[in-house]
This record gives sequence, structure tokens and C-alpha cells, in this order.
Amino acid sequence: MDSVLFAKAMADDTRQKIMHLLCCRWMCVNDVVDQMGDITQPTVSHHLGILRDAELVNTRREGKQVFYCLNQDKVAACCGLLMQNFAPEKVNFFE
Amino acid sequence: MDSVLFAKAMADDTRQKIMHLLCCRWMCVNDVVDQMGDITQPTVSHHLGILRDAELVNTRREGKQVFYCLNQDKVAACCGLLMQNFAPEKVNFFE
DNA sequence: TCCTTAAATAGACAATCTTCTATATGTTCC
DNA sequence: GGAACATATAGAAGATTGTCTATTTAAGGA
Repeated sequence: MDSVLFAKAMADDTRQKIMHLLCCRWMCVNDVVDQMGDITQPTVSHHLGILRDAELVNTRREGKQVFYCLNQDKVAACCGLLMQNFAPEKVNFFE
Repeated sequence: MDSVLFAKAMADDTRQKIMHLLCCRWMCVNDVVDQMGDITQPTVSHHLGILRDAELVNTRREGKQVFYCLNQDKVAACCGLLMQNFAPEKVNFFE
């Protein structure tokens, strides 16, 4: 993936909070909305859409609800890409 | 550092191009402008200011010129932070 | 001191982004 | 099929960002 797309997806406080919620579990949209407290459902959906476009979340429908979960593999791959691009001297390739 | 500030600093194509130029060498502002080709000096200065605020570049004055170089330690630290926050299951702490 | 060069800052404008309300789509149950 | 619930989309308003031109600040040389 493109490292700019990744950075843009991460470049918002609300989005990082959502990502934190979804880090190690599946949650449906309404539960995310409840946990976030002060933002509306459409706003949450919008942010989830951006994260989905960047492939940073996995998604699954279950009846009426749609569940999301952070895609840690993607995050790790993108961080690795950033490291290779912008901290190549700090990467240990064979360790 | 704050992971949102880091992501915001990275969230622009022009800025990532500049970072790439400065990745493994010191360059003065005018040389960056020349390499970038199609953007003006004030725009480059603006982007360098954002990178400087995020501590992603080191800076040094030499006579009339100001030199910049990418701070790979900072990049590595921020990537590590992102990994811990958003890919904790992919981090091997003791390897 | 004055001129030249290098970089930063100010201010304006357009584009992008975040958020909202209102509405549409999709799913389940009666 | 229609009501109820869950999520997505549309469209608008305000905030933030990226870029430019014009100007200012900083340093060096004649």
C-alpha cells in the first residue's frame, strides 16, 4: 500500500481512538458509537469507511449489524514500509 | 511523541518526497527546492517547518544556508509507537 | 553601509477534511 | 408487505491544510 494513504488514514484523533477500540476485538458500529460518546453514528461510519478504504480494518456482516476489527497485519506492514522508506538505517533486515 | 502529530506530519505526498530526499543526507533548503522541481521555496519552507515541529528533521545553520536531515531515530520511535498501539500482537518485545 | 543571496513569515485563496442533519439502503421479524 | 432497527450515503457548513505571491529576517561580501 501507499504510505501516504496509510498516514492520511491515521492522521486524525477520532480515527485513532476508533482504531484503539477495534484493536483486539470485533465491535459493531453502534457499540463503537456508544464507546466514542460524543460523535454521531454517521461520523463513525464515515471514519470506518476511510479505515476500510485503507484496508486498516476488516469487516463482516452479521444479520443487521456490521462488525469491524483492526487489521493488525496491515498496520504492521505499513509501519514496516515507513521504516524502510524513512528509517532504513534503523532496520535490521536479518535479525 | 503523539502518534497523531506524527501521522499528520507524514500525511502529505509533498512532505514524504521531501523526507525521502533528506533520508540519508543533509541538504540546504534551496537544494531541496531544486530537487522538488515544481513547488516554490516558501512552500518547501512551510513543509520543513511542519517536519521540524514534529521533530522529524534535524536542522543546522551554516552561514547563509540552513541544512536539514531526516531524523531516522524519531521515525523509528514513532513507528514503534504505532506498532505498540495498533499492532500489539505483531510486536515481538524480546527478539 | 549597501547589495546580494538564503530562508522564514504573513496573508490570501482554493482544496480538502470533519462533522452534522436528513435520508436511503439493507436486514429481521411480525 | 410493513414496521423497526442498524448502517451507509448525500449534502451542507465550518475548520484545517496546501499553495502561492509579497515581504521580512538573517548572513556574507564589496
